[in-house]
Amino acid sequence: MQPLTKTNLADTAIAAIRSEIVAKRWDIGEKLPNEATLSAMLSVSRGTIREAVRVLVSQGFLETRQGSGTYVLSTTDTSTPLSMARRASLRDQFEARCALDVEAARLAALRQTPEIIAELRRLLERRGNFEGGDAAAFIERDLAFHKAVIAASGNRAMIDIYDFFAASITETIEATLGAEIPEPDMQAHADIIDAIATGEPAKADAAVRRFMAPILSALDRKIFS
Amino acid sequence: MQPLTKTNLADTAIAAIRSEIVAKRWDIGEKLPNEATLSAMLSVSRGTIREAVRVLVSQGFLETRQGSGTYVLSTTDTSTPLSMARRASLRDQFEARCALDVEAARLAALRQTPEIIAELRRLLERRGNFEGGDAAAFIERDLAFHKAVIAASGNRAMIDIYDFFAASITETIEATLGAEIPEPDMQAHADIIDAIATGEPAKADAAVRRFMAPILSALDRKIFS
DNA sequence: CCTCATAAAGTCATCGGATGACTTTATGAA
DNA sequence: TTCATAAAGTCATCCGATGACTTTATGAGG
Repeated sequence: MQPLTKTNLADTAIAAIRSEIVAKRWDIGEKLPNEATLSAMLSVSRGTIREAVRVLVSQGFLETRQGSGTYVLSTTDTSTPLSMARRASLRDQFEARCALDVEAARLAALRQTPEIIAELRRLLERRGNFEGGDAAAFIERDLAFHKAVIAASGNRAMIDIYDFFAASITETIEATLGAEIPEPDMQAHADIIDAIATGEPAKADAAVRRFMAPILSALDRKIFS
Repeated sequence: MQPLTKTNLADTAIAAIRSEIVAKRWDIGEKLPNEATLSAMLSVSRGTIREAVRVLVSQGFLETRQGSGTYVLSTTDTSTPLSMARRASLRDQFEARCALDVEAARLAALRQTPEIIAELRRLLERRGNFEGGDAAAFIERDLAFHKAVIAASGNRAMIDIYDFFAASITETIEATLGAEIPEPDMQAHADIIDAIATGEPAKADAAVRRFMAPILSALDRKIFS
């Protein structure tokens, strides 16, 4: 639903086909009518149908097989919930990130190796402290460290979710310049690595919570639009 | 990067244009070359370019204005990481869900009210136990309870992320019929509510972890494709 | 010189047709 | 019945043309 925008045929076709899919007009694995038929059904050209189908393919609803046809892959809309999560308040986003950070640190403690610990220390060294200068570059180095912690969990889903939030949080932080949000020092970061290195999930858990606590309480005091 | 799939020109064009966008060849708000020029640049037809551009529009990278041109809306990739998360292994997905469940229960404990607790008990009662019959309906009732726990956290972002996974996990469970994954009993569910009701995050945390432990270890023993 | 209606140019939107590549099904000989 | 081959069906890609809309250039009138 695109409010207040002029209709264009391709978007209309996308909406029409998608609504038929979620209404389960065709079940998963079933074949859609061919492009010429869809074109006739919606009274639009075949090129427009192709644009619509390709969008639905990119959204995971359909799959096209050359020479065979177009098939339904999923009948549930999965892209919208996440785009909504990106519009959640900054505090909600941080809480969600905190959940990931804690669990990732726990898993990292279970799956850590000397190489991984060494890499984390190297990234923390590279990050350094922020002493003026290029804020964007510092945020990038900071993010690289935290991503590495998540990656140490070995959990693909968590890595992807974190990337999702990182992109939007980076934008927000660059905008607000982070003056109101306390940045944990090197020691707090190092504590996380040390806790993971012990191999005890509970210690890793606690270290991350100590790390996040001041940030979250700062966000609680702040007002967001 | 789509491994092992045959190349098709439109996907190649999508990747090529997107990579130029994220590389900031054009800044936000800037206009791309017109369709004919892009067509010549990539040596593909204008129709193929249009398909690629429309996909990038649907992903929030571009915006087209009839009569004017095609403009960059965002240079950061936000939609692809999550679609990848959906293709993560079932164990990874459950671990990520566990992270959300634990943190949500902690927050719910902090923000609980008698009304919320009562609602949770009501949903658990409605869920009941699975004693044969309509599996899909039971999964729906079970999911409704767990979603309510997440909702009790009051965290919008977590709710959305959970919905994202719930859709894909429901499909998977319906397919595998869940025989190999142990389903916690009513008592384990009730323990979570009781722990949240105490208002102590640590107890809620522990209750959820006790709840998830058997599922995760079952998944660890299982082999997934 | 400035204003502003109008013309011209530029660009996306949509259409129709045509050819190639690939898959599935039908065919027919062994 | 088996299996190579032909035929039909379908998506992939290209080309050309027209319409709709926006932006820019133009030039007359003040």
